Amino acid sequence: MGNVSERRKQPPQVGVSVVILALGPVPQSDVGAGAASSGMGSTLWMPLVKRVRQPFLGQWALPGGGLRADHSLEQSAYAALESTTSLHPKYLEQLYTFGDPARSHGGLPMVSIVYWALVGEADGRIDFAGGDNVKWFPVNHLPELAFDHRTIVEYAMNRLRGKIESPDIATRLVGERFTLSQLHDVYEAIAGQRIDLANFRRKMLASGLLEDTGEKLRIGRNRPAAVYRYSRKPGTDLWTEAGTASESDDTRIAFQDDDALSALMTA
Amino acid sequence: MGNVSERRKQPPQVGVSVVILALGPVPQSDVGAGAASSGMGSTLWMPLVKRVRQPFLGQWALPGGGLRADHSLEQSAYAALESTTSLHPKYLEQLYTFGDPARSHGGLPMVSIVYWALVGEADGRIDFAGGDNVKWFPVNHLPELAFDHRTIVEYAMNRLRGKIESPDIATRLVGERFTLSQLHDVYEAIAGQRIDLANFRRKMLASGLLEDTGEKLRIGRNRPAAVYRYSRKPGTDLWTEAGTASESDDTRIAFQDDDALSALMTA
DNA sequence: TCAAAAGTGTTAAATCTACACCCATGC
DNA sequence: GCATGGGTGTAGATTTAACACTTTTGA
Repeated sequence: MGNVSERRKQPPQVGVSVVILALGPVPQSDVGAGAASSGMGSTLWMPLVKRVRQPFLGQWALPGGGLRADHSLEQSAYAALESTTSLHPKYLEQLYTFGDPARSHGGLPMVSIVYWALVGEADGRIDFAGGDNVKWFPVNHLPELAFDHRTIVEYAMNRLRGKIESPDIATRLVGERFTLSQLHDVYEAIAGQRIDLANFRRKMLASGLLEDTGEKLRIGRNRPAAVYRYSRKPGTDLWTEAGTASESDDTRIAFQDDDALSALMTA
Repeated sequence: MGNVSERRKQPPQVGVSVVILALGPVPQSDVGAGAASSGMGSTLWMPLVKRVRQPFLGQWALPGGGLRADHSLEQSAYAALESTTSLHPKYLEQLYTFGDPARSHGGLPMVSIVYWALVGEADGRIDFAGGDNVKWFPVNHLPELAFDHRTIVEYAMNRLRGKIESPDIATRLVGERFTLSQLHDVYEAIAGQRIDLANFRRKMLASGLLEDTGEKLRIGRNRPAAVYRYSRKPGTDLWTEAGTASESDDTRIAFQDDDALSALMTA
């Protein structure tokens, strides 16, 4: 295996990891009260896997795996995703690549290309209890993580908060049909701040991205709320469905930061 | 070297490339008219290197190199930068990681971690003519590029356009001292649109990020303009100087997308 | 005095924000 | 009726966009 000074000039290992986020109930509290299944006071959850080898044996880590030369990055991310949940991601995007030699902490030098994924709430189909080696945690009650995965998660959360202004990102989390209050809950959950409901509602509706399905949904015993759907304008649709990870992941990069400078523009 | 099916399971090669951008004069035209050196109608330029081996021998490509296990990503990016220009970058940030097996086009499978860098105009110290193996090109007149580097450059430009709303990014391009018109030029150059000067001026000043050095600068033979400096508020300074690539590149990631959702917030 | 760029004013429209208010429903 | 969340109205403040205007300079 060569000695140390040889190894230094070698390329490092390459892996792909995924930060997976899903909407779930608030941790240890009011689930009791009658309500059907979804709604009120959501929190973000993410699955972690228990390490089965050194270093950090037994600790929790992000799902991931080595990169094979004949797989695209996105394919690898997708594979990692499937190792923890059978749900199809509503969103999958490259987050950042971490490659500092120091981060391996006793393991081999490793470059990790990290993706983040959103999977919808999917009507409680997520098993938040989880098995032995995979377990879901609320993002604000994570256990100690292996390597620098804590940093990575924090980065992902920040990015999520930053991205929320794009209206569809939240709708991907909340599910196919939703009331404005539910959507509002998600926004507050992600932002960690209060958002004026009246203004939120208006802004959302004004964006023209929501479509009123005729339906009504009664959450508790109160007035039924209108149920909306995210109306995917044909063509505006960069992403459609993350599941179809068939095309090259290089050619349809989301130019997410676009039109940010519209602020400075003048006709 | 093993056969093909063995190779597939191997990890791919890992490299780091850099898209380097600098402000320069407009290509082939009105440089003649008297004016001192800088000003009016700038364009973005970038250096490319000529490939000295197959595939794509003789074609132009982004500066870059292999990643050594004992180097951080940023160190590698920095090294690539130095191979084409002696200027210190004013900005250096990870752009994206490209890893589709198809992109190698006959070479070995390769994962490229791409950074982008801004180097200031530096008062014409850039040799836009360049040597044999390194040459600067205006971004809108690039030659044919090797691999998928065209895609990468386009991605970088889009990102740049997206980022410009953050006021300091443009000031990094324009140099240490500048007039508002110069800054305005840069914004228009990046945006590719007209921007109302009066409003631009007000918004910039209102941002509180500019500091009036007492100086005046006369560009042509007209009224002298006030010279400003970007006033780096102490602490707000995530970046300070890209040159000091000493710390881990993993710990001080710029959370660039922050406060984007301020739009939805309400106290 | 003229041209050209620097820099200021102004006004109508659009948007935000905060908060008050009405509506529909089951108990 | 009444409590509770759904949903609407609105007045004031703030921000934008457009463009007219004044100032300073060298020629």
